[in-house]
Amino acid sequence: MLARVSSTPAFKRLPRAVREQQMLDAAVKVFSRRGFHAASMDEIADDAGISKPMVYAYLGTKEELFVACLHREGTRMMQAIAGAAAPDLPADERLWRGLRAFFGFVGAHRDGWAVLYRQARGEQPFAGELAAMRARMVEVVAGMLDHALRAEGREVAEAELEVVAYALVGATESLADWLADHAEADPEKTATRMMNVAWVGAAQLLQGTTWRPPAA
Amino acid sequence: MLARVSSTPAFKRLPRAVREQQMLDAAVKVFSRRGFHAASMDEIADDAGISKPMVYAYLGTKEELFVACLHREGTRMMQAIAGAAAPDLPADERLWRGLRAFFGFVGAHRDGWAVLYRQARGEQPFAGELAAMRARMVEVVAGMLDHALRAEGREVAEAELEVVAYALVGATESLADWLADHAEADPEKTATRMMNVAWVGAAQLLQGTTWRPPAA
DNA sequence: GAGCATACCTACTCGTGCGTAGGGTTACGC
DNA sequence: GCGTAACCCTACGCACGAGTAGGTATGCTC
Repeated sequence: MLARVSSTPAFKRLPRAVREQQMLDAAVKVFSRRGFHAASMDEIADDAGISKPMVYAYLGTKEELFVACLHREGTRMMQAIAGAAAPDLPADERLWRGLRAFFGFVGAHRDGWAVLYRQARGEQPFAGELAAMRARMVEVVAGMLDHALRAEGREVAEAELEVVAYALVGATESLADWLADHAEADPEKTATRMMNVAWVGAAQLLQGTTWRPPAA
Repeated sequence: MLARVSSTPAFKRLPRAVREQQMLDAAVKVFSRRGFHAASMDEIADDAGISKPMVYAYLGTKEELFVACLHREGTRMMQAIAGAAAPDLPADERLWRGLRAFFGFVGAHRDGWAVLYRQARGEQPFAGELAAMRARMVEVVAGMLDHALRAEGREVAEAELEVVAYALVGATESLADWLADHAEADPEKTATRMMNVAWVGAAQLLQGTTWRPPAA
């Protein structure tokens, strides 16, 4: 029953704030490797170098823990992007910096990205949270496009704009996935490629050239 | 202990092939609603109007069952696309028909799409299967772009082409997700929008206009 | 240095859900 | 009409993992 003879405790006592971050680190790692359901609280606790009840005491149930991961990683990503893309720059410059920051983040936080996009998406309880974040990004991209077009005296229906923005965000996520899976890939180069597809392609399109389905 | 008084069996005896399809239908439905882990074999069996041991007898373990779902839905989708996009058509026509068939399929099989993309992606055991399918699509799209460009006398490095194709496939999946979530959305219209982004945008880009990162 | 909050543990309970044992009934060939 | 194979069931065993009970040690305040 006696836990440990009171001589030299093998573990260090650390302040709550520190342990919480360690736990989140471990949780993100394990969730991203195993997936939400397959991950066990025991493994997470173990990986954090702590016992399970501590995790429950600090971060709550498994679902709450996952949400906390989602929140931390999502906030970090958003901050990385927002910090890079100052709103007073011209649209193409903003887009470029935003993309570079984004791919940089994904390259440096592959685990976080996996949690965010590969896991959260499949599990109902969290899909909403994710969708909201994505909606914000679509809005930002649509805003950029709109701004750039107005500057050239053109105007496009909002719905149309949003769909294009949606497609661009999807393309970006897709390349991010690719990046996360290829350790040797260069974030900067990937960002350049995406910039090509997004800026040159979409701007061209919205400037006037339109494809229409054949009569048949 | 006696199962049922031998008078009128409440269930029909059906040949294996039929029951298997019913089970798969139920499995796709339940997996897409709950996710792989949260789905229970009991619920699937129940939904199929059959008892659990039958599912094990015909389709094997839960993992095997999921793979079977993946296989059926994936094959159906590929066939729908391949059947529409005959290889002797011009590239833009092929792309258009392929996209229309794809979005038509997603619109008609929202459950299947959810299983395929939202679930399979998160769970390690199936991610590979999915990645292979996606790789085939990327290859096809890259082939189309390449063909169209050669016809106009231009040539592009294969790696570059593949990344663009990857982005386009990602954009398409993204719109498919959007379509699956919006019951009121029109597949045909969505296909037209994607066609705009893909054909006009990408072709334009690959024809010469290129964006390059600023010196800073 | 007594009291109290905080950090931390081991060792459970208990539900849930996969997979199976063991057996019953209908159709079909011969 | 009789075996035998194909269908189909109810009712479990059993492992795994979420969450908790109950207790110990350490540092900080006064």
